[in-house]
Amino acid sequence: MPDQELQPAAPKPRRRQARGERRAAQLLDAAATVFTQVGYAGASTNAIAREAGVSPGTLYQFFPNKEAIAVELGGRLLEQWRTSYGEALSAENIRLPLTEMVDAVVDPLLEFNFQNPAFHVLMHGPDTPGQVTDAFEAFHGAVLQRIEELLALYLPDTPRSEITIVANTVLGLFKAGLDLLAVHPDEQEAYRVELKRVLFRYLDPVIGDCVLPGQA
Amino acid sequence: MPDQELQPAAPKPRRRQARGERRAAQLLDAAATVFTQVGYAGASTNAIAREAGVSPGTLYQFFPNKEAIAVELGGRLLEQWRTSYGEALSAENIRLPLTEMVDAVVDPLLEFNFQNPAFHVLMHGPDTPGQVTDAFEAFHGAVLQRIEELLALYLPDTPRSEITIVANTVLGLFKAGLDLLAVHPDEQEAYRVELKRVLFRYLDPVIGDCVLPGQA
DNA sequence: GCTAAACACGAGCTATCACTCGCGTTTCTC
DNA sequence: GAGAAACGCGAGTGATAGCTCGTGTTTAGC
Repeated sequence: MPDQELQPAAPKPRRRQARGERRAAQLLDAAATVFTQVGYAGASTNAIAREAGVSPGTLYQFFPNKEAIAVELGGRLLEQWRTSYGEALSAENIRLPLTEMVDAVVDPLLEFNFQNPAFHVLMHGPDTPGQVTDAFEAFHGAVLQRIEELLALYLPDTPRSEITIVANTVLGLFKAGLDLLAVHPDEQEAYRVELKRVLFRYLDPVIGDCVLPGQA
Repeated sequence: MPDQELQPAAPKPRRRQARGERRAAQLLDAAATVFTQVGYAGASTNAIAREAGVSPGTLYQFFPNKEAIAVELGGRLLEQWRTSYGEALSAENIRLPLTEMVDAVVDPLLEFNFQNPAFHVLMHGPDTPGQVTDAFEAFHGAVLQRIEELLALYLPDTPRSEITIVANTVLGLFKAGLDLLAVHPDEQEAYRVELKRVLFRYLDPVIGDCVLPGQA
């Protein structure tokens, strides 16, 4: 067999029609709904198809298996995150006073998680398939790095290992706030304020009285 | 049928031998191990039996179904909690300064959760059976009430609704710390310190400068 | 309009898992 | 030591869930 096709497996010579594109998106929406209701393992493919109003066979015309659904949904969520809220952690906020910086970072992140509950489910579910977990972990690492860079600007003399710990803690506190908001849906405002209070009080002694590079 | 036995269903006229008692405990241990590894839904009864070194049939000689295993394990964990660490939140700590109080409360709680990882899995798993969830929620409420009472002693003039929010936040922060410790097992000390720092800084402005009832 | 391919269906196949059953072994009670 | 009951086994059963397949319908390109 000399010089065969080197692509490991001709991926998919399939031209999708507009109708198919719609169906696929519709199925991903249905999957997101079912996943948030019963988790990944608890979601049966038949239930997802039913939620989308199609037959099981149709589902498998667009996704080779259940895992692929989670993978594509995870990818879609991550991309949505990056295009919509990836700026929340950008450097533009670092010149703000701590109170406003916490506002500027926390609010968009809460907004995203509130509007995409499947994000949280897939990210923290114990039964999420490995490929999705890997993607989310890469994302987690990227977010962490952004936080570290931000902190490093305020704390140029602090060893990186300590900054890493603070960054992980900050992210953990944010997740705790997310959980509190999810558990107390009728007191969102109160717990949103409380989350910001926690972050402010934790960070204020660390970076509150630092002089930023570009300030007087 | 006049005046039949009123017990809804003769519960269990079964005398267990010492060997059986050992087997049951051994099966619960195995279940705790498997649950922590793959969660409740992911744990097959055959896997639990295998982990315990017995046959599936033997398992069902001691537990009527899979749910009963989780229920008994949950009960055992809650009882273990109450007898071993229920004192950690007792009123004896409230006269300590905040730093030491945080130590006195956090350390035993971390210790328990560290030695009983199944506790966390069953308490937060999305697939835990309802009966177990209910028991844990009752427990959660009891712990919350203890925290509220403790806070109320420091803050007699604060409305109860606000105290509830602070108590929930404190508990959420503790859970976040637990997660961080679980994710970074090689830096336990650092994150333990960080958790205490978070709690101290959050609570210090609230109760730091209060005059306790029995103090000068 | 005609053909091929994409889309859609839903009954059914297969593997897995909670759980059972018949039978053999150990332990208790007398 | 004999009978009963608890213990123990593991192949087997029924249900469920992931996935397939044969067939029919809609769309794209000519």
